[in-house]
Amino acid sequence: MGDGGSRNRAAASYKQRGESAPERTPPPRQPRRRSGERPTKFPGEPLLFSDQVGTMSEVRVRFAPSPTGYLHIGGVRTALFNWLFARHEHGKFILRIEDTDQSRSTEEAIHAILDGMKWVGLDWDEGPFRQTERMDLYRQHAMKLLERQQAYWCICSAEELEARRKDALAKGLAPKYDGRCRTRGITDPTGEAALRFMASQEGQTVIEDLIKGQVVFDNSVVDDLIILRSNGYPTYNFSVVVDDALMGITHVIRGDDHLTNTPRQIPIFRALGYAVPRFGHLPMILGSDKTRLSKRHGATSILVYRDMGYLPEAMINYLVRLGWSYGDQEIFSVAELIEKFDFEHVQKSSAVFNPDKLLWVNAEYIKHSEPKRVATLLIPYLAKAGFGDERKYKEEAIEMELSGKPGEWMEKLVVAFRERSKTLVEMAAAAAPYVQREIVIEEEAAKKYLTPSIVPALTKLADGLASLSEFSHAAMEKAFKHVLEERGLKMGQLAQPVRVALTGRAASPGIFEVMDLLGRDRTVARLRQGVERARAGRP
RNA sequence: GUCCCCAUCGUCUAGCCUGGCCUAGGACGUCGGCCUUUCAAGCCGGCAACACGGGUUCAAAUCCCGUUGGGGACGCCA
Repeated sequence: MGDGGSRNRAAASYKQRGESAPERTPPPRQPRRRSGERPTKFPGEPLLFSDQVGTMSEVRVRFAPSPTGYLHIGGVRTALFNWLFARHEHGKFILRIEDTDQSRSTEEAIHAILDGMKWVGLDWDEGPFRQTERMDLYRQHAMKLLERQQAYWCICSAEELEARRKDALAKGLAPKYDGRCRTRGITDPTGEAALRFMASQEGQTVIEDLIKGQVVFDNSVVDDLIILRSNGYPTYNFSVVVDDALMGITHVIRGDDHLTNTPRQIPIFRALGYAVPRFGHLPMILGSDKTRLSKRHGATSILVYRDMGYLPEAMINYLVRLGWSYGDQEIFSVAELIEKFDFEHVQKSSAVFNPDKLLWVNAEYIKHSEPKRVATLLIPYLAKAGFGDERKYKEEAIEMELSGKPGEWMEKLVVAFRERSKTLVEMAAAAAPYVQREIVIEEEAAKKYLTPSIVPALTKLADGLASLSEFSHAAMEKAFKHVLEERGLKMGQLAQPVRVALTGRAASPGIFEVMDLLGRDRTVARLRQGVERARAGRP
């Protein structure tokens, strides 16, 4: 395992921080800032240490997606761990959109990110900030470095650079910038020029990572990276540092694909005179073939999971267990997660995304959540399945339930199906015979169960149910038993034909539950229709 | 190629720091059974892992070294 000990040292020192005085007397919580509010102003000059921003030792973390695509599983998990940590520490969770890549960022992606975050319930305290609105800040800081001779102009063209890189790679050499503009002393470039950070080649950069433990890099592996493109836009490694510093970020929690960026960023924090935050690098999520998660595994937009009928809380629960654990516990409420989350139990190795387990977690939530909650969530799926707005298919009473707030009937529906639905989409499909006025009887089922021999029993049952003084569970059961005895049938012999007549299907919730959901009128009517069908059927 | 990270059932993981309680625990999936008005759900049980090789030690999944394997980074992407 190589470095287990040092990881634990890091964890231990983190723990001490966590248990220090401010933890016991958390600063009063500021009212949550809603998205869309004006960004908080951060001092640009003079340069301050990040500890001076906000309450001393308040935890400040951020999620910083780039709007070049949708928000996927991996992004949500990174956001989640940041959010959980912030909430656990009574700190702040900041949302920042890293849109400095003009050519690839889209408005649409920003909206998708925001919608995704809202759907899973990860609310942010500050932001969303957009880096393109903070250009002056990056340029000011870049110029500061230029003045201090910690940055220099580079006139190598992108094409030249690319060619040299390929060449080096082909020769088996490290493809790093050779620093040829470093000593050119260009003070006032006339043509296209990029600004490079002058990175020391001496010594080492040591990271005490919250998750990985101590990681050491020789500074000689880091080259002079470009901080300002020739178009004047900052590059990622520069804008993150400026923003993390100005926003007072205390803990940078991100995917471990950023681990090797850390030794590039730390010297920039130092050159700028800012405190270096703590880092925590989360293991990646892989697809079933153990390669990086991509479209074919599940790196589709998180909102696709909503459309597939997953509950946001199930999503959160599944994702948090991908890399974090609390003994043998599998199911956690969000409140519990906030209470229990820590970095000591975050796995160091990558995890494979397992759709089967996600489905199981979702089923658990469907089974154990308040029926009212599930019913509320279910309504849009019923609507999407076509039961929401086609008046002719619905009974009046049910229409009320479907139109807005779910009532008793919807809750009963949920209770009837929560143990047989793994997603809300499944539940909506299963609910069809109960919300429709007319049902379609499956051919197979009719052939097997609606035969002439069952006609007398079915007729008797319909009559019996029709004459009941009250349509209670006990009463209908009594009527049912009566027919059973009279006709000398076993439960299954009558229940199946009844089930098919009532729902059109050979599988359903308990037969009395079905009758209860349908109500007396529809139950009797469908039984009579079933009788007709059975009469015409083959023995 | 160079640098960095990682390594317990098919998958997610507990255990590792503080070696013995591990004949390695739980969960998903899978297989078998029970229950049963169908379908589910539930319950019971089975299969299934410490990557390999060296050390250290009375004792190693746990500590050390190496090997192998996997992943990541090396952009005027983020």
